Amino acid sequence: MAAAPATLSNNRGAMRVTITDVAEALGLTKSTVSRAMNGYPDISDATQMRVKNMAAKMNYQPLSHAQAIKTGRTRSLGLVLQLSDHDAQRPFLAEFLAGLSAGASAESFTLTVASADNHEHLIKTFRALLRDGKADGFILPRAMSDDPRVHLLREANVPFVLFGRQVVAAGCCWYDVRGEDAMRDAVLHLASLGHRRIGFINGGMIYAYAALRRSGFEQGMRDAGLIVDKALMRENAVTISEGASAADTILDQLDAPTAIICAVDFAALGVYRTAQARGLTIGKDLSVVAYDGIPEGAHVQPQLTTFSVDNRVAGSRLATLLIRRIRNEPTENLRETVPATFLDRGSTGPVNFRPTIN
Amino acid sequence: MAAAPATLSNNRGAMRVTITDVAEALGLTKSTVSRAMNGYPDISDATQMRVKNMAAKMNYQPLSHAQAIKTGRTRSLGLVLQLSDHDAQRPFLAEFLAGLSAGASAESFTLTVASADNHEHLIKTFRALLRDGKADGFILPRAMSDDPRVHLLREANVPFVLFGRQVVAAGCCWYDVRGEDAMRDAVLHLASLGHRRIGFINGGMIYAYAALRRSGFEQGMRDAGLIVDKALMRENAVTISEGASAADTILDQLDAPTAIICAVDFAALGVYRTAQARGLTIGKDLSVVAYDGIPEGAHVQPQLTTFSVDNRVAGSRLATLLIRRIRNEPTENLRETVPATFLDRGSTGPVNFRPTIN
DNA sequence: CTCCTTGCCGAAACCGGTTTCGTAAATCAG
DNA sequence: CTGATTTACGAAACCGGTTTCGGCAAGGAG
Repeated sequence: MAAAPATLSNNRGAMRVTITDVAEALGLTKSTVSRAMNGYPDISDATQMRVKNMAAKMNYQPLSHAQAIKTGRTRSLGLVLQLSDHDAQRPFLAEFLAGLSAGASAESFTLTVASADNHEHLIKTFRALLRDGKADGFILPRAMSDDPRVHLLREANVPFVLFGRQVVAAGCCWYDVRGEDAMRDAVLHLASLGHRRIGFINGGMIYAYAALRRSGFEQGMRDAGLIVDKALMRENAVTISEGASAADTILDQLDAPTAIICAVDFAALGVYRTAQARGLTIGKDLSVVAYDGIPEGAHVQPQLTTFSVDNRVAGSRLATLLIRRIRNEPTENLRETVPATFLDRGSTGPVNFRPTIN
Repeated sequence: MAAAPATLSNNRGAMRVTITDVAEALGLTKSTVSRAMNGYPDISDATQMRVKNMAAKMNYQPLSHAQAIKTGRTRSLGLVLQLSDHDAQRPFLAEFLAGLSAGASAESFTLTVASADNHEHLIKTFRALLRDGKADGFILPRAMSDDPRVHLLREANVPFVLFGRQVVAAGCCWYDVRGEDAMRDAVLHLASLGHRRIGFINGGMIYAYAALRRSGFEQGMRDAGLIVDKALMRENAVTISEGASAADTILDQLDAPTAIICAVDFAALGVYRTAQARGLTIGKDLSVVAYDGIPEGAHVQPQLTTFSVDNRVAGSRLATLLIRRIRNEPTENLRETVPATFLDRGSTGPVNFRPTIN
């Protein structure tokens, strides 16, 4: 039935240097070498140095799955992709992964990627990866408001880091870009150009960022002395077509805005479409500011003014934060937020007074 | 210096069932259980059944890194992303990864992802992953013609599979979509609409697909009784702007084509841009057929007629092929090609006779 | 100069598997 | 019925690490 075990090229990993090799080279036992490498206090500083130097010299790295069998940890970070997630995940992924794996390998961790198509499957995947020691902790992309993954992992006492923040911060580490500041700055920028009626198209309300960006927008309006008009605000637009229809309803208002801020670039591309359909020129008749910095934003006419997020460094930072968390640093030290980068391009301009078109 | 080892929540993986548990439950020794699980011939069929049934019942799965320490194999597939790769990798990635990890986990393998920014780093990454047993084999996305990764891994005698084909097939397994057939069919489709002068914009010539698609295009032209005009052919267009400028030079010809076939969707989007700039209506003045099936193709006006590739199933198939390869199936059994899916949308139409515009 | 710590390291068990080797029982040939 | 093979499993070594335990030697207290 089962295939008989064939001889397979075992020459792989041909003679990597083992802990015993290091021990013999120093005239010590492997137990001493092990403890020296791991900084046990019962090894003299002198010996510890000798061991570490020799290890470096011989290019010795403990075999992670050999230690895993006793310690349970395997020096690898887990990432579980949620497929049901909307498209917007896609453009982020390559850069994000590159950052993650770079950050991981800098500490000689590896990245294990799995995927799940629904919530049940997601939980099973987490458990399986943990059970089999395939991951010492997890990166949770796209933090949701009151994220269910957080509940799961927090209770299981498993290290994790979020890309995005949590209101209930206990036990959470995160890296995030301050989208709320970006939205506020977007308002101020537009206000400085003379805009007074500004629309807001928010992203997916299940995500943690939505509430933040919204409050940032509202804060900006207050700071600029403008009034927040619910009639000019829409939600849950994360695709081009959702953005287009949101823009449609906003521009249908009697007193239509002269500018629209989008929480997500894709929605802004939808605004472009709507504007074109209505004969409005972006940057003149209608100003647009968005957020994300997707490459497509540079390919439209005029180029989209937006707040750009560097997903590469996000991944890299998240990896190192998670590793520090795995090494038991307290969560409070492991929270980082950074500003987005403003790309002042062509989609904004001074108010162009025109008859209200309906 | 080094942090003293803190007690960490070792309750993780709380009491997973070990081989000893299974052995005791059956009144056998763990060595017998191990050999039974691995199909050794010196275990009676009856016992093998008993063991496997009990293992299934107790939900026993050998700990991969425990076996790895002796066998060297860890049941994981390696994927090394090349960052220098052009953007076109991006849209593929999410779907591709989803397929890979699904295919892997179906055989209880995992997926280890790393990245490299240059060729040297790439080789180092392969070696490191192998050396530390982080991968039993590799998936090589984006096969290049005479791929350097193939040389490396072939010599090292490491299992691998290609997304794409190799001319020197020895030792290679692959999964690929027959882009050459798609290009030929594209020609025939256009010919049936009356087009006689057809341009061709090829993708990156370093990739294996380019030669194939080109020959498919030429084959189609011959099959349709049309002449292949080098003046209407361009290469290395994988981005929107590259596609746009390629289209520009092609349409500058005295006897400009009425249709253009692109090896890559992004290039086709560039053709759209050029057409718009020249006042040509896609689908009427100029027909376009492309290849890839990127989502953006559905968002342009008219929708792009293209041959769509399912990167999800590609990933899934590649994972299972690689696993079979790791289990020592001969490479010849492990080559699969499938046709692309024709999406007959709006960018093609009958020839619209018009004065040559220059 | 003892006695008791303390510092530092070796010996050995252990982790969860795999694999070699040995051997009792069953089978077979003569 | 005996001796030589097989068959089928147990015993034990091993893989590359970690961790517990024990003890020797140096140092400090009295």
